[in-house]
Amino acid sequence: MSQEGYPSEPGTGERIRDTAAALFRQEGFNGTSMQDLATAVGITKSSLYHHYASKQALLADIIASTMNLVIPLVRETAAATDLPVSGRLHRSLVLHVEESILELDYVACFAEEGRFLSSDFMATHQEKKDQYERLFRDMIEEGIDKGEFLVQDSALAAMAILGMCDGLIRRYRPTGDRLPSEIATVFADTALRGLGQPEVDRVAVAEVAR
Amino acid sequence: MSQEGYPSEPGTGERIRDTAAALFRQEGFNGTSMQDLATAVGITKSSLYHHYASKQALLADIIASTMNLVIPLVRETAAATDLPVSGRLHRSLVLHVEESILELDYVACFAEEGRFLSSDFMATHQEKKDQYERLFRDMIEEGIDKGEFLVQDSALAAMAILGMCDGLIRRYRPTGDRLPSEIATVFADTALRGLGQPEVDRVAVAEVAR
DNA sequence: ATCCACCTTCCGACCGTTCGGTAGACTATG
DNA sequence: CATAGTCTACCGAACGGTCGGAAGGTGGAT
Repeated sequence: MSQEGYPSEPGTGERIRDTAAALFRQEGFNGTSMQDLATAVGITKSSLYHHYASKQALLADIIASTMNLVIPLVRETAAATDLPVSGRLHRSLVLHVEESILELDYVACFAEEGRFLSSDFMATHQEKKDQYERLFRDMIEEGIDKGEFLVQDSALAAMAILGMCDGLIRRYRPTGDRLPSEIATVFADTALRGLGQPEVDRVAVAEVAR
Repeated sequence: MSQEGYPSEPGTGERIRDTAAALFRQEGFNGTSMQDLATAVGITKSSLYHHYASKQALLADIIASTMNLVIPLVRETAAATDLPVSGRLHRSLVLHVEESILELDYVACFAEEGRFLSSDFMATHQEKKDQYERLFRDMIEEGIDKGEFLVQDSALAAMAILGMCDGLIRRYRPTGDRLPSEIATVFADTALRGLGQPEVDRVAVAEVAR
């Protein structure tokens, strides 16, 4: 019997999910067949249905698990309302980008393939997605209200910044010469400057970063 | 015989291309069947093959026509090397975003669905895409070298800015309350500030804007 | 007579999904 | 200790349907 040890090999269900996330990112949800997936995992197509009720359910699980991982992370950061909003936003962006690079396949599925969910799964997905993006938009709005940013249209600004992060996910190819945390910091700096904070407030940022 | 008149109704080939671009953007290339397309156009599936040799050729044509429209536009702007690079980059971004909003379906296909081209079409596509993106990256690099920007990594900066534009294309939904040119200006301003130009140089920008 | 734009018909391949069945491991009962 | 029941994980085969695409015909305009 397996010892439930920490570095034990992952179960088949997890391997299916990981492989599916990778394939969905590379080939797209509609460009990946269940046969493709089964072959990549090393089992038969029909065996997939022992672990997941449908292709849709598989995608939904990938996306939901990504959200459940990343929403609490940002929510906690965004909720520290005693700190300056620019610092909280910066920290949230760093977390988001770091997690995006670390779990590239999963975050890419959330960002790019979520729109292919059928209507029964779409409701939950849209809700969580709105919830997550509102965390960022609310911070931007607060920053505008408090006069910390130059931009005026929070919807447009959120579109720009979240789009920037989406773009990274799509274009990023792992190379050894840059740490995820470095990239995340550069991106967050760029975003904050873009909002109109003339120079990134290092004190405020450091304060939030624990 | 048709007079080649300006407001004459478009030929079937064009209608197919326009409809396909819209469907490919909304449902994805692999999520759109030739039957879907034929129904939307109002002809039979087989009739499509009278105008296009294959589904791949159709997508390739959509993408190529987008590039042939937008590359000269930006190339001309980027080539005015007597003007400050920040102004040229700003102007190029405005053009890119404006065109993206005006030809949303086509630009979206270029940005999102190009990766589904088969290898025979991919070579040409990748070349043009690289060529286009290099226009922006070279300007960013030049700005860094001349000390106009704070950022240091041109590859990362290009990823951020082009990703921002991609994000707009994906997230933008037409609403009456903002003109494309307004949105484009806000985006270009945000991008330039993000690069570290402390305040957008209105003189330089106006100079380039004809 | 030719050609174009469109049609009907059809094809083999592949799609997501279901079903019936099997091998092995665990558990409870005697 | 044997045995019967149950569970998990997997498989081969097949389902109805749809896919991209080919072949060949029809009717109108030139």
